[in-house]
Amino acid sequence: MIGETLTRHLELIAELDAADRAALAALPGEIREVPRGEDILTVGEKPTVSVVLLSGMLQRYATTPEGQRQIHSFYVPTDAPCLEALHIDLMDNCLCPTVASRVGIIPHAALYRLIDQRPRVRTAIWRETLVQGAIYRESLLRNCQKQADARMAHLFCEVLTRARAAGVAAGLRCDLPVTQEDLADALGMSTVHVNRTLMALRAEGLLEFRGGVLTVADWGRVAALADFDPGYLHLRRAARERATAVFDTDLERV
Amino acid sequence: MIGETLTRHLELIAELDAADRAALAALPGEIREVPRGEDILTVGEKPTVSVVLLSGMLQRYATTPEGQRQIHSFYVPTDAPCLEALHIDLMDNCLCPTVASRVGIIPHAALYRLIDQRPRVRTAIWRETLVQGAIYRESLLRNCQKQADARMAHLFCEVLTRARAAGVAAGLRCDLPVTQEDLADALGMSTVHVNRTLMALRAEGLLEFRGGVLTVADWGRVAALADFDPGYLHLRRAARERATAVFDTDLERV
DNA sequence: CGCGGCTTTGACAGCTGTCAAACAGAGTGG
DNA sequence: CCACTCTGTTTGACAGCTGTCAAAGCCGCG
Repeated sequence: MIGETLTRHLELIAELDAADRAALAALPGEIREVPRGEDILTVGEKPTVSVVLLSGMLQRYATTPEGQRQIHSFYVPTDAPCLEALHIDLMDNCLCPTVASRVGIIPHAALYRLIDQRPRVRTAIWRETLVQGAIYRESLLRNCQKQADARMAHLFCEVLTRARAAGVAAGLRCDLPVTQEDLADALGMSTVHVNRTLMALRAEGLLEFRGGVLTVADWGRVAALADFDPGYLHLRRAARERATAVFDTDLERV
Repeated sequence: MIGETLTRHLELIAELDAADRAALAALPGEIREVPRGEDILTVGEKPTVSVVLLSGMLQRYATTPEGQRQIHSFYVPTDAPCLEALHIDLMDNCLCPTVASRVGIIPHAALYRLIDQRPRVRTAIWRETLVQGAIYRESLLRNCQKQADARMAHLFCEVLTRARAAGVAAGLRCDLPVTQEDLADALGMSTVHVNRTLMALRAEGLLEFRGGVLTVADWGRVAALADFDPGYLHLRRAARERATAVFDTDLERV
């Protein structure tokens, strides 16, 4: 289960062959249920495992001594945060669930062995860590250069696109089990302002975000407002088409 | 020259042996002088080379269709931006000098051969790309959670620390040949506000930034204001000590 | 039914952006 | 050597987006 999920995740952005898939499937790992708020990996510790999200949602964050929190990104099921921990000695951020989640824990030792024997898997994992970097760069652009509504729309577009690519969304709807406070900490705005922006987007008929579920009502307008271009996700053809097929059906319905 | 510089850069964060160094030194490459404003690598293109900065300063940036620019980071001499291009098909950002600069251009083909033969170099390069990711995460925290003065102080602390680690700074002073507009685009604030913040920091006796040279007058107070902790740079012992030796001499002088 | 977490509102302050113009310094050409 | 240009810096005035503080409303859950 863990290996298959990781395979699926890597194949979003890299090409693997049957032997690679078999090797990945053979990865050992332990499945854990983690409640909201409990850190899976904590700042300052030496990581010895990597993580695959099976269900729920994870976030990665850092805090300032004053208690402010910056969420770097949200992870949807099948995502594998912290692959970069393979070559980092000390965590400079924390990983924890936004809701009770089921995660697969893979010991680094097994991963080292795997990437030693399967160069293509190694390249895929390396590439995965680079795509995360690209996502951070885009987050910087989003959070620093866009104003509230576009900023929020962009985050929603990204999460929905990644969820669709991963096959865990239903049309223009996907789970996003986070609080408005979580959104605020990801977007670098106050909770109050998140709430107002959310209501404005809803009033405009662009999208809904209720009960931890995101529903985009008008993809075209939301993407335009966000100025969203999924290129930075570096998805392979198949995954990209799965994620953007929405454009067509959306247009057809209009 | 190019290979030696890359070696020096990689050794800031990873361990190499004599054979690794020799292989790196043997890397082919071309030296180019690039004027301010001319892109070395552009968004949308397929990268076929990596870059080492020999002198001057580079920046990496992305723009919105409305023309807003986000600078992701500045590179000091010996830095090697775009190592991640090795496993990314299309650039999602641009790399260009902030002042006329001298860069070394290394063809990817040679790098592929190198990392194929020298696992330790491969790991070092991988790690380098991960440290860049950590820097992006920290930028996100800085730009989204700190206010103007602390934000600017943090960027200055980072640049100075990296310059010291790289051995291209003189005490608490280093080159930072960028305009206030560049700073604004890196920090996500307006040029006017950058100017005001800069003057406030200067008036407080914390630091000077004139003529493309940054001089920190009181490291202790600047670092405290910025809440700067260099851990996220993941420097190795020697480099870290070189970069933070400033604390001691600074304290002695007080 | 009461509690606790999350969302929604209102009032108000202020940090930061925008627009415009003055100023300074370096390089250029006459 | 002096205008002149151009880029970058500095100021001023003013608007407004966004944060803060506080309280009320909602909703699931024990």
